[in-house]
Amino acid sequence: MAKKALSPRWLNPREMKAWRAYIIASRRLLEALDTDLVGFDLSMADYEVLAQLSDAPGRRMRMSELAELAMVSKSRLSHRMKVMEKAGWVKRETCKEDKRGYWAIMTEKGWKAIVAAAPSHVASVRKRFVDQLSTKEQENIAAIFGHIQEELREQYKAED
Amino acid sequence: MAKKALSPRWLNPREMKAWRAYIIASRRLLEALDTDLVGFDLSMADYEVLAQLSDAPGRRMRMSELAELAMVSKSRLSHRMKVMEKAGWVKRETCKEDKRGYWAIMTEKGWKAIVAAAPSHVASVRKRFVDQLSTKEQENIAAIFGHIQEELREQYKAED
DNA sequence: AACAAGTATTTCAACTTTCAACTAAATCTT
DNA sequence: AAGATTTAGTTGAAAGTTGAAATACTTGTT
Repeated sequence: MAKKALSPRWLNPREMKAWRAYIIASRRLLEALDTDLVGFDLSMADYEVLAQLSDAPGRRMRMSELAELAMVSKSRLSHRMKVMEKAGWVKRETCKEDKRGYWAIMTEKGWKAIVAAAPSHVASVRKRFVDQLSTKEQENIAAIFGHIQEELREQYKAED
Repeated sequence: MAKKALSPRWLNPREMKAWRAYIIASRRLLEALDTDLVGFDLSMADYEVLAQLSDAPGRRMRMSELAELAMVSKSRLSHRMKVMEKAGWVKRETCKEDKRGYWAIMTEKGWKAIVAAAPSHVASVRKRFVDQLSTKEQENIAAIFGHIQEELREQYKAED
């Protein structure tokens, strides 16, 4: 549903500054974090998938659930899993309880891969983000973005 | 240069909360903003390219400069320009001063396309981000992300 | 029990982005 | 001024992403 905005309220300088700073810094930040992971043959997205999977009981999870938690589309997860399966980091097993479904299962090799990458990744996140913020700022960020996320959910519902 | 972190400092709950809130909200926010633009046949990245170009004197800019301002790779810009050229939004002209180079030029049709999209895009940015923040928070965000960006530049230099 | 409707996941085709190689022009070196 | 290097930009192939359609199973309804 495209929206009609007859008399748009443009951003004032303060608003513009906040938006530009956020969007530009974010792009560069994500880029840097991704680059920090290349030595481990991982992207942020793949890292997230493995991290979520490694946290699950038995290091196994249904595909759909994993997609949701790692915030990737099902189709994308399918493709990435195929790649990671080839790398020997995960495998898939049909689900006995619901034969439509599959379990995504982390292998020992996959566990080793994520354990190897994690310290470096956390160090990046620290160096490039978390450690740049004061305690107060960390709390602000958590509150602000928590709120934005919540609002996005509301808006999504409202747009039906 | 992969980094050795013998005794990693994991994120404490406050840090983790800030990081997760930021990263998750950001992903969803960017996704929503992109979705808001589909009705105009634009992605955020293409919008940015056109917006930068429309701001340039004579609505024309060298390809490299445009790539830099819009934060896309030269190769990507090349490809996108080909698409947008086909759509009649931009055209390219060889540069007389430096015959290696090209001018990216916004057409009247391209101008109309961005003028049509802008109010809606700004409204999205407002609704989903800027208007969710108090004046104080806008200033905080600008300061924090300005600092992060600066730090990323420093770190980049230091890593050479 | 049969059938419709729903769910989980993959596959396909179209499209986008990246990577590395390439062309052509400009600039630097000696 | 020849040769080497750098810069501007493009290209094609490979890799990645997406949404829709396909497949296979489950659940609910009558």
